[in-house]
Amino acid sequence: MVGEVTLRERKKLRTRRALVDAATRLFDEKGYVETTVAEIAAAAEVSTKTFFNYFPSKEEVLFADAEVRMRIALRMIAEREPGESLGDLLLRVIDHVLGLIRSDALDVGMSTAKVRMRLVMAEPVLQARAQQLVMASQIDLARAISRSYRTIDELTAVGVVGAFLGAAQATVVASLRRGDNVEDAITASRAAIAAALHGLAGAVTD
Amino acid sequence: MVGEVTLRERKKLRTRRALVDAATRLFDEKGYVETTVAEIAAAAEVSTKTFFNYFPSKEEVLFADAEVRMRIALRMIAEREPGESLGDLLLRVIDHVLGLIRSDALDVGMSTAKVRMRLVMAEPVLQARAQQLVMASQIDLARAISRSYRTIDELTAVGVVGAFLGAAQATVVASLRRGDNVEDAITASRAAIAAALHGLAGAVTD
DNA sequence: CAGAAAATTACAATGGGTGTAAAAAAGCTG
DNA sequence: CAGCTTTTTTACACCCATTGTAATTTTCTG
Repeated sequence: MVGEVTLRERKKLRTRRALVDAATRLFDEKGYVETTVAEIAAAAEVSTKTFFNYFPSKEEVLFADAEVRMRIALRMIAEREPGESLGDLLLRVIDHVLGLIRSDALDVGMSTAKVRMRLVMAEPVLQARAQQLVMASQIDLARAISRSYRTIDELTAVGVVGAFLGAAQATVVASLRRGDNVEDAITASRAAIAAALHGLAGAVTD
Repeated sequence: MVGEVTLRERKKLRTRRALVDAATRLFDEKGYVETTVAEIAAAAEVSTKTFFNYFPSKEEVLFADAEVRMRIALRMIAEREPGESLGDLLLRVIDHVLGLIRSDALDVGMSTAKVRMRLVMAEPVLQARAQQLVMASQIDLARAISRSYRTIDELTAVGVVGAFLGAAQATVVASLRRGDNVEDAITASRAAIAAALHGLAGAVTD
């Protein structure tokens, strides 16, 4: 009765993965808009309705592992070394998450991370959803931070996190959009974060 | 032939405004999701298809004046006092835009800005679209900045803008979400920007 | 006023998403 | 294993956003 991995659960996981894989492959081959949910379901050998039993919308199938990353980030914050400054901590967290993305480590199946990155960049709907996720994560991160650092209230934490992620996100997007590869984009992003860390005040007069 | 304000143009403007007004009113009364495009069109006395001739999607009708604000911001950057630091300039721009939002000054008709703010906060789709607009604006702003300040390249500018707007946006959202009124949210947002300005590095150790 | 150009319309179709109730699969109990 | 319960899947029917097309109306111009 304990630690059971019932047949049901295994089947559900398999179906879920089949849907994610089929979707990613089809999106990659024919494009996001051109692929219909019906096709994804067919490729995964389930009914269309079943797709929506697993994912609330067509987009969501692409963000299946985002929450995993978020959980990791939250844990890093909760378990930080006492004495580590907020700046250092955030830098560490962002680095780690970027590393995960880059290395595909979390990937459900094959190397879908690059495909997803490309798709998210290309499709406005997906980009919007991604940004929404980032925003949601900011609030969670801020809460975790203000729990970890007693001296900082949640709203301030939100501001700090927003600045960091804002810099990181904007830089990544801009960099990718102008044709840089993922590595370069991440490098640029780190530079932007470092800049934010040291303050934007003095930044540039004529 | 010159400077004509043709009947056609006047009519188009009137139709456009009728659509925006009808949409805002209906969204306010019955909620965004519950209102159908058909109803909006009917209220504005045009066909459904005509709605889509004016706005590419249901959401867009709510962001009708976003580009106006953006144009103003871009102009402020282009026409800055030589010698003004980037930090000061951005602070000034953000203040001004927030002021516009707060004062409803740009509003097409009645005082729809608050309604819109509430709707955007409440509806995930709208929030996503708003963030997308912010992201797009960041890239434009960055371009304007790197044209105005020769010493700063576009990617760096994107990072700086991203940090500022990221802090501002996250704070506003978090503040509103916890029930603050618009004034308080804006105040909090300004504080966050100031913090980002002075650098997040030293920020908080145990 | 006639005819060109632009805008609006009706109409039909596609596809995402939801609700419902029936059928199929899996788990449980004796 | 037989029968019963719960979960999952399915078929089906529906709503609505969005798009394309072609006909119709309105505005403009000479």
